[in-house]
Amino acid sequence: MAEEHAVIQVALDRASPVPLYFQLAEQLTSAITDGHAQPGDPFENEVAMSERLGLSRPTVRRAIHHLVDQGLLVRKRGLGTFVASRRVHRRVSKGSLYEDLSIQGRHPSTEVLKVASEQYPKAATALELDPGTELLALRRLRFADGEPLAIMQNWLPPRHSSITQEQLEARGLYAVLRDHGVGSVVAHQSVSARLPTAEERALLKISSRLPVIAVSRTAFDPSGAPVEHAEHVYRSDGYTIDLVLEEN
Amino acid sequence: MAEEHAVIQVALDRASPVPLYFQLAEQLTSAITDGHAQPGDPFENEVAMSERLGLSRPTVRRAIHHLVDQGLLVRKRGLGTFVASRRVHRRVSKGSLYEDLSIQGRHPSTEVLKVASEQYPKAATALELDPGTELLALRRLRFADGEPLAIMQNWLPPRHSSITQEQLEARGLYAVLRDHGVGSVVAHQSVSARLPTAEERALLKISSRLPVIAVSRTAFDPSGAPVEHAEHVYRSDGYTIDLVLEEN
DNA sequence: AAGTGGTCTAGACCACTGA
DNA sequence: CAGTGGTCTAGACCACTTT
Repeated sequence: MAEEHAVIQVALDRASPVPLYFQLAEQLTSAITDGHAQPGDPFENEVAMSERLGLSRPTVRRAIHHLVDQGLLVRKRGLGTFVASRRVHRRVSKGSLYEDLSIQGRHPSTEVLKVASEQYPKAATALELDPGTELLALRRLRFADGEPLAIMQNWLPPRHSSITQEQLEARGLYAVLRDHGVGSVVAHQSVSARLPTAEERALLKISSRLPVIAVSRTAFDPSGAPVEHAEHVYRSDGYTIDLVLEEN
Repeated sequence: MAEEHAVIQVALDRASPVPLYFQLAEQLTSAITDGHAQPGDPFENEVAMSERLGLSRPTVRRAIHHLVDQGLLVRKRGLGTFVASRRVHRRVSKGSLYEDLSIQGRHPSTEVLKVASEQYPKAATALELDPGTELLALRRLRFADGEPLAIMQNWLPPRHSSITQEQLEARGLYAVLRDHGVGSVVAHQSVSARLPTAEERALLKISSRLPVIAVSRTAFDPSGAPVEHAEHVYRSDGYTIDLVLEEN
């Protein structure tokens, strides 16, 4: 007995340089995030989908696996593939950590306070440069519904000194970095809590009794080269991270 | 010209229920983490390895891809595969978040303070149970070199009430949960900072002026069923997370 | 028994890199 | 140019779950 399942319309372009499995994965992802397939719904099986789309089974499999990795689908041997519960959807790309404060349902905005060249021995050391190296220093203020939530300071090595305030305001730091050839990174991050400085109290509009969360991070590209050093200060009202654990 | 590369000895058991690609991936991982292959070293290419081991190229590819995902290897089209810089090795499994305080080089230990059945409406609600449900409550104290670092409180649904203090002391919470059939989970985690309560000051041996980091987390299995609710309190001296960003 | 996903093979062609 | 990884195919067999 064939279970009911949504038939997802897919348009493949074999002339495109984008791999077929990726084209398929993106369109399946859209179908789920757009709500055309609901959590718990059975998903079309591999064999049927490969016949319907004129693709080999491994290619379809690879696309589906992509969605499983992101938590959009759950596969059960002998049973089938199902759309996962919405809450186990993993946020891919930078959303999982960067700039991901507790902005659920609130309107986020960013004000760029400073884009300048300066020396900061601590960051230079973290970036494996001479302590006196001139770094590109960024200072931004993050808001939710107009209320200040975080002070974000970043230092980048000189090779990125062409970044401008306009680019940052339009696209965000990591979008700009991607244009500079920075793809995936691994970050080593340290979290601590302390009382705010006078300057932080003023910027975040908090009292001296309310602690802040201080995050210090250095990011490296896959070859191990340092990409950026960040020191962010958050209001202690809580910010949220979605994390995947126990890879298995 | 064939570049020098370490030839990694691999023993495959085709009779084993463990997939070949996984057997291979584990032995390649060991070779790197044991230092038989050093960061920057060129790695044997796919075709040569598949011929040497009598495996098909897709199977070898899958094993290598596994290591790339963990940041152990870096592949460069047209160039080859190389052992990654040590610092971009991702800690897989639970190490990436759970119980991963700043214990670098220090001796960790855990004291189990309580294993009991109790009601806690907040946790029960997070676990999607009736607020009056009896939950398994765990309370543990985490040390580094004998110094208290964190108070860890966890609540589990009744189906795990068979967990004992002996199991926890011997193997840790997530190792025990794995025996209960809990594999990978997705956690939604909220981080905030506040001043410690009197009880927290006593347990962590800190003054009332030193803030603590409060982490609240609920973990779900791949089907979306709640697995555990945790409320952990850390000393603010800083704890470290290693995170992977920008999946790409 | 039928249907599902999980693994594996043996090829093929292409895109990119460096000499 | 030769060598590398990236993609894709068309099958095969197995393990698991439900009917």
